[in-house]
Amino acid sequence: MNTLGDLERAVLEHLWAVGGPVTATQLRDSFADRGLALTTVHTVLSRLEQKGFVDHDEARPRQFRARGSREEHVAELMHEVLGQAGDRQAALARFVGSVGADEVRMLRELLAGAGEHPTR
Amino acid sequence: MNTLGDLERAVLEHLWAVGGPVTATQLRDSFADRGLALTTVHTVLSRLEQKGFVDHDEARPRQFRARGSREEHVAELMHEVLGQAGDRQAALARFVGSVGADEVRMLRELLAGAGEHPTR
DNA sequence: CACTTCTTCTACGTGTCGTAGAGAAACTCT
DNA sequence: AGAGTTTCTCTACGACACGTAGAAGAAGTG
Repeated sequence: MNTLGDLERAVLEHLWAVGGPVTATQLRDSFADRGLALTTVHTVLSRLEQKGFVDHDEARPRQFRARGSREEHVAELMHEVLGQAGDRQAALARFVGSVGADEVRMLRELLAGAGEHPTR
Repeated sequence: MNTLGDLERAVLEHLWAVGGPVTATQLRDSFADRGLALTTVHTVLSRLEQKGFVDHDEARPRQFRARGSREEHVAELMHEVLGQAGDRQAALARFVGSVGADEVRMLRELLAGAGEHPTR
């Protein structure tokens, strides 16, 4: 499972939040509280890119953006985690059993139409 | 999120698989292919203990066992991951949408009786 | 072309993890 | 109880990931 450092995660979150393309300079300014050097931002972006979370075009102030949404990422992670279970059913049972009532409702609705057109 | 190294994970998996208490020596022998020193096993066990995954009694050849089942752990991790989503519903939707047909069936059944007696 | 901005390459400090030795503590056997 | 064996704890070291950023080259701007 691909792990992320604190700063990496923060930057990725920001990219997810913004949605659109962002330059390294803009990113540095968004994280002004941390007083990061521009090169630091670049390093983090390269690492995120190597890990497949970020993309950039060839334009000259490089435009960086997240590949995929946060929700996609979360769903993917959930599958990865579930894959670690020996007994998927037991794991799912526990998961469902410990989910809030609101989320149970949510799941019921989602399941009503699920299974017809797999997203992946 | 508490991360585990390869050996740590392997040992924990083993403890989960065995179910019962195990001594460090037995563990070393179970991993004979790796040719680990007994002290290495001890170190890993201490670290797993610090992280809250393992427990041991005061008997003299110490008996180590996993705290909680693998499925419990997986369910917990799924919650942690889900907690990272900004939009839980969207994340759940994607998760459900990309789950296999068999698992969808499974979830439907689980949800039929869910919400009454929360596991945690 | 001179100046500024951006990008890449390289590096260092710190923390985690795999690995294990040294020495202390406890157990066993006679 | 004493000697020998096994187990446990403490300490350490190398590798690697990550936060951090400087130096130097590449590209853009006036």
